[in-house]
Amino acid sequence: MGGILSTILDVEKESGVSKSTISRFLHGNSVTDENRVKIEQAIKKLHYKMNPIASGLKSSKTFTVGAVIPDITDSFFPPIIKEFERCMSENGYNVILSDYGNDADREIKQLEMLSDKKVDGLVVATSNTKGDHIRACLNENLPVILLDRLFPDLDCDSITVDNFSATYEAVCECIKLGHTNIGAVYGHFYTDGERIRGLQKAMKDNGLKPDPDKMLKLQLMEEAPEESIAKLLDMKDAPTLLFCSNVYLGIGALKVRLQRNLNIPNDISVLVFDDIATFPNHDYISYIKPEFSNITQPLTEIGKYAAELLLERVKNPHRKYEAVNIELKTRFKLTGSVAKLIKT
Amino acid sequence: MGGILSTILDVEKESGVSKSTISRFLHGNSVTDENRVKIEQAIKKLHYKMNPIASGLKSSKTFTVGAVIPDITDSFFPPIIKEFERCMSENGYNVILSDYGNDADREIKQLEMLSDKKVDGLVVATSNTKGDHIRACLNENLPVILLDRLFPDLDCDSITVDNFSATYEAVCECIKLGHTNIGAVYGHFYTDGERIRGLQKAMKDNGLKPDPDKMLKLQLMEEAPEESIAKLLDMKDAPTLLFCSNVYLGIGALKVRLQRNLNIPNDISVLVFDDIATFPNHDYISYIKPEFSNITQPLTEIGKYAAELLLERVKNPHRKYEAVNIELKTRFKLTGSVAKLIKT
DNA sequence: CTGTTAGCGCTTTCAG
DNA sequence: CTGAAAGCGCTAACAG
Repeated sequence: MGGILSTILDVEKESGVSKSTISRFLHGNSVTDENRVKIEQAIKKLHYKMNPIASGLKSSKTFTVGAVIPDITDSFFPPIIKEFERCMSENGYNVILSDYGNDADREIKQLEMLSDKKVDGLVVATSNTKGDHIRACLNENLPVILLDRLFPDLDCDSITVDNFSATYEAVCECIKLGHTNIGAVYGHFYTDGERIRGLQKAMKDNGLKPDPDKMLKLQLMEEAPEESIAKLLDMKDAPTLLFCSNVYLGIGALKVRLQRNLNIPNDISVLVFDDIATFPNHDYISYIKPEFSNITQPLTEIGKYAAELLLERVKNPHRKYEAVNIELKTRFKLTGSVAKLIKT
Repeated sequence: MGGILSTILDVEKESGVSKSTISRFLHGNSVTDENRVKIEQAIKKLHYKMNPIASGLKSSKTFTVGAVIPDITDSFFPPIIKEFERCMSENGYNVILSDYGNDADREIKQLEMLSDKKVDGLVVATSNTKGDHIRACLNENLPVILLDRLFPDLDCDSITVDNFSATYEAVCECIKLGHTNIGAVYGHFYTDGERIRGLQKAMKDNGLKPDPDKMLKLQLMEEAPEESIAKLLDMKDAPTLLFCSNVYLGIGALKVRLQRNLNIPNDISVLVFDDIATFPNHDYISYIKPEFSNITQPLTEIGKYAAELLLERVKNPHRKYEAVNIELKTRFKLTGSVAKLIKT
């Protein structure tokens, strides 16, 4: 056992069937029953397993795809990657994980490296604001699925969520509850922009004027959100509702709340885009009452649709296709963290 | 641009240097300066990139390794995988992630699949109680690094932490503070066993007799820890100190605390093996005072040492080696969650 | 449906 | 240090 591994040539000799026929059989093409039996017996006897490297050399398919993400320790990604990997491996594909550590240049390098490595496809959660590196892959006929991002001038498949409309709807609900003085903290990513746009549209459509002094944009990873949130809280004309456009900001709000021992929603109402407790082993957060009202992204679904779309692309390597954007629905959960300011 | 990619043959023609020499040059062997220049120029002109599949066919090296883990959404793994991947990719290796979803049989299948795929090495956090599937890899000359697990009858490299001695030390500290009535909840894994062994030895060495009725073993994933913890709390002779042998149990304790609004340490003192807030975006836990006293595993280091050891193995494929076990040191943090029952 | 015949692109003896 | 030659194991026309 172990050591000598047999090749298709050994199977040819053992079975008396030519290796082309064996190869065809191995790829699911039909052969005569007689040959099938001979081949199967020989394979079993020799413990033959196809060498995927040799196979890939001619066919230039590696049955390997890359998943390129900014940070696997960001709780957003593991559920996505988990489901993505599950679907891909169910279909015989392996997933190379590439964590570029939020370094936009490193992301570009990794994409190139994976392309050189001849992966069959890529899913990427990009931190770059330009899509040239993505375009380079596409040009080399390497399918890419973008996660959570859209480039206006790039014809690339993508999976996103309804950032704009979900925020719009959620904020409308809050306005119905009587909130007219709304503050927000938001980040510098595409998704933050969409969400804040939804918030502003909701205000305008309800006859309110967003106050620029109460919409604080921060460079995530550089500025701690606590300060900005505190600033909002300490205004003479402090907002009655705080919108946090992503989970970091929501966690910032949670920290401020715990630090100052705030009463939510009496001191301030809170609405967060994203779920703070995305990890199974962080569900204890639900015991800290009231939970923040939030807009939850379907992380597992994102992974699933990314896999399905990518599989479609890699299985039909030569078919020309129109890029599609799959926009998934979020779920809005209104909790006691948003006060009812008027009787309804 | 894109499309036609050049081969080593093109470089041969362009440079006038034979492809063997080019190949050698590409692998870092020395060539004459004259040839080096010619080759470099041709490569640049043709945008030549080596095809790793063709390269791997002859050399049977894929510069790809597998990381096989039970659940990437378990907050224990992302920091390990992140660092592991960083180190490997720094050395030109890619990491195939395989999440077997805590399914021991699936783990075996994945190992076989990765072996068939000709990865150069594996790091695996196994859920199996027998190591036959690991042995199969080793027998095929595929290096494996085990994470957090040791098989007595298997000569396999591994990275672990000082489960036994760290628990021993920590419990000794608590005993010094006056705790003689100690309860524990623990899981069914190797690591849980080591830890509980450390606890019991600490008690015995200090003249205490561990009470079996207060040492509750549970099947994780099947039983919720809250019940067992509640049981301990509700005993007439309830322990003054609760030891939780892993993070799930620690989270269980946190839940019970939040549910019952317990005063820690007045109602009970708590000591947890593992850090609840392993995720960067879950550090808000530190605002819930007092933090649990805990024994923290150096997750990033685990990933780093796994990578270093695996690199050593894959870079010297033919060298026979003695399996080593690298045992890393945990960090004990005593907080206000453990009461001082006697003046010191 | 089958076997023959060329390779895929690179590595690796082997002489020189 | 170099080049010629012989594959690595499998796939993919091609003719039958």
